[in-house]
Amino acid sequence: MSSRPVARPTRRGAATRERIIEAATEVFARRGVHGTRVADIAERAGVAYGLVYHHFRNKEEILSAIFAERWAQYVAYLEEVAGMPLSFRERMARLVHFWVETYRVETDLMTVMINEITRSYEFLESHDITAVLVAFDPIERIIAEGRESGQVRATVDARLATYAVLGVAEMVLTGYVIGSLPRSDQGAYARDEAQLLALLLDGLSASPS
Amino acid sequence: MSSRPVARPTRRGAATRERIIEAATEVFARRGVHGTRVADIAERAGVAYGLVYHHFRNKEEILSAIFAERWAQYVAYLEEVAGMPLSFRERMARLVHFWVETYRVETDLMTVMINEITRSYEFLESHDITAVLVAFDPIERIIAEGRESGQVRATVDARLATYAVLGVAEMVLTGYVIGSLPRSDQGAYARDEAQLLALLLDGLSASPS
Amino acid sequence: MSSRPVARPTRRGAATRERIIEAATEVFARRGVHGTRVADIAERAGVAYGLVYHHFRNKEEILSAIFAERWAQYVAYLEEVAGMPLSFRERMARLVHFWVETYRVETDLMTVMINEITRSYEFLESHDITAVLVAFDPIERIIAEGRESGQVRATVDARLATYAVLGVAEMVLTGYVIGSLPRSDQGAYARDEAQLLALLLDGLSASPS
Amino acid sequence: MSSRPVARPTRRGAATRERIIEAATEVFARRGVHGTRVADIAERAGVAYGLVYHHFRNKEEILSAIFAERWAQYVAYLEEVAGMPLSFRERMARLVHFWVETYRVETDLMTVMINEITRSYEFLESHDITAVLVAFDPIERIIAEGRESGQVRATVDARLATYAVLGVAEMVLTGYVIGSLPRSDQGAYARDEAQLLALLLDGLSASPS
DNA sequence: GATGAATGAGTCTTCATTCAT
DNA sequence: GATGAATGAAGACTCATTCAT
Repeated sequence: MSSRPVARPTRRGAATRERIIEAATEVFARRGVHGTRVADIAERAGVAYGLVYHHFRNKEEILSAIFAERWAQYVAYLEEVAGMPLSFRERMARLVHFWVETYRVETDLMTVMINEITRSYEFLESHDITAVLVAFDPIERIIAEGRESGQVRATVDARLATYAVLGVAEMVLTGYVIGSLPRSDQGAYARDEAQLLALLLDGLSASPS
Repeated sequence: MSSRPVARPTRRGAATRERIIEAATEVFARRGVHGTRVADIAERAGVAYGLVYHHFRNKEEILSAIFAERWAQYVAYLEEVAGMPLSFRERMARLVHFWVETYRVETDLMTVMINEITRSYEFLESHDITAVLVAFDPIERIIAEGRESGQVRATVDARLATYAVLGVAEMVLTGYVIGSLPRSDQGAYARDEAQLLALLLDGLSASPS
Repeated sequence: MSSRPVARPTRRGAATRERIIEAATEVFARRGVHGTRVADIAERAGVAYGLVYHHFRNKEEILSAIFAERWAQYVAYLEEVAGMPLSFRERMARLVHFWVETYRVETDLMTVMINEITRSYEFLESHDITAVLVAFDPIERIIAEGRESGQVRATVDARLATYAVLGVAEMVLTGYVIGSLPRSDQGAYARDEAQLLALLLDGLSASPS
Repeated sequence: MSSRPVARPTRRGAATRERIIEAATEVFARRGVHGTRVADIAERAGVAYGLVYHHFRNKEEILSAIFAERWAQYVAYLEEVAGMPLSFRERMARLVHFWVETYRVETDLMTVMINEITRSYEFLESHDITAVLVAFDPIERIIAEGRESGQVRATVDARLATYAVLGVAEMVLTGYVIGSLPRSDQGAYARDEAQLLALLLDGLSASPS
């Protein structure tokens, strides 16, 4: 019908919008987008549910907003690492630390990004999948450059390896979230980082084959 | 009330039940459990939706059935590999081949198991999470045994490594499903298997650190 | 999403559908389509409102069904009159009688057809206006033929006259509905018919100009 | 509570109020009162929707204002014609010209008056129907006087004839609005006026019966 | 066993209206 | 006066589930 701008020019409006996004991130992480009612989001945000529709056209648009505003930051960091004048090992160390650290600090956001964005047919179908996959690019670049500089084995398929690296990160973080990989002290995370780095760089074998 | 027999051991009944499970696997894979209507499953199975309730108490029970009947097979194979008198390398090769092969052949089933069982708060909350995590055990055992026999680096944390291994498998298979890792010819899968095996065993680095 | 056929193969289903249409006709006549809640229709039909959606995709589709199933009958009668080997005067008498009689007997249906179909921008925009205007054709034909046979003044614009004739019918019937033209006894309707026929044939003037 | 002044007699205030009324007339004509949102009116008027409530207590009050301010003018003209020392024929000519002309110039206003005032149960129920029907009076008077002076057939029922006259006017104008009676040049309207006048005065028949 | 009509709780979404700024 | 953020009642629509046939 008519095109409501789905407002937000004022400071208060922007703040409310932000609160809704944060609330949505929390509940999406717990119950998934499908399992979340708009009323849950509103309640968590402490606003009337009608207000959600003042800021977003519908539930999916909130997810899109989370994606639009957070994914770019995520990719930006990956790109930053890819652009640093560091050794391949150093770069991987940064990435591993970043993943572990981010998951610890922004668990809900990472959960949503993984489950509702990266994994969701629904999301991927209604959005430009390219926008999601740009996160893979800097990592592929890091690996490809490492290969060119001789730091990565020459036979490595950079693209496939990228999936492997991201898979490792995702599953371990999922273990944290689900609680099947419980980590109570700070040191545990540091040890995990070392472990993961070693795994990614040197694999499991005691001696190269 | 809740003592309706639900499933019947008739020949036809069993076949219908199986068709419903297969249909559910397909649509669950496409739209997720939440996004799937019982009518979708019935339509896909070519039966009236009311009939679904002759065989299953409700929608979730279909998912539970998929889990109960398929997960056990999956774990059984992992256990079989863990019990084979093979080298660590050989065992890992079997696993990698199994994952790639299974995903190729039973894409929907793997998708459902990953997205709706392994990842789902809902499922994990209403079921014994232990039943899910048993799939991790044989792999952890393979790694631990490999470490004991000196085939795996002594410093490897078997549990964390298990997550890493499964993460690699899952993400690559997700790439297949989403189509972002397109593989048209048979050889591509074989090459991927070799790549993944090398990555898991030897890591990315050109030289061990 | 998936295309629910919006059922009705069984006898009971068809009967229910019919009851819903009749109930909708009543409430649409009283409150208009916009002012009617699906729950009102269901209540009037004595069914759960969910059932309405078993038979119709939405509220508008009920109106479309009323139109589709009733308008054709209405036009069919007009066509019948147009096809009768009668004088112009006789034909007009039949039409006037038909309008008055139908309105008396099927007040709600006529009200809905006039207010929600003939007059509604919403309806006319979402349907083929031609399907509505076919009701004008037989009348225009009657007038044109009357003109050719010398029974209607040669200067009459058949199309414009058709609008005038239908306007007379509609407004008088509206007066009946609104109650501003109260008619309690049978004779009143008969007198009105005579009046209207005289008006349409001879106009208001005491002497032709 | 309900004693908010609502309207303010400031210069700017009055202008805004007028703009809102004009905007409302336009959108009411397109979508009907029910189908119109206050936000639509405000948007069309180029003001914030909250401002509408500075001038009107609610949406219906805008319609009431349209009625109050325009209907009186309309009736006033009819009364003026009824009071003119003219022949019946002349008076009818004035009326027909007025209707055609007004509809041409103020299409939206006429549409709203016909559909949302004259026809609306809602409106007629919440207002004094008498206030609406006063528009019928001068016409009835014109006809009655014509009859007394011998210019109108003695057998004519003035009240019924009034409905017929207004029905003719309304339907033809509806044809203009809907576009099913397209009139591109000025002459067409003039010809229609002549046609309608002849129809009303002399009817369709070639010879009086 | 099989069908699909029927039910109604659960949600999404709209939008009139209020009110702080 | 003017704005648009905020509220929440109202209603449309979906769909899991029951049950008569």
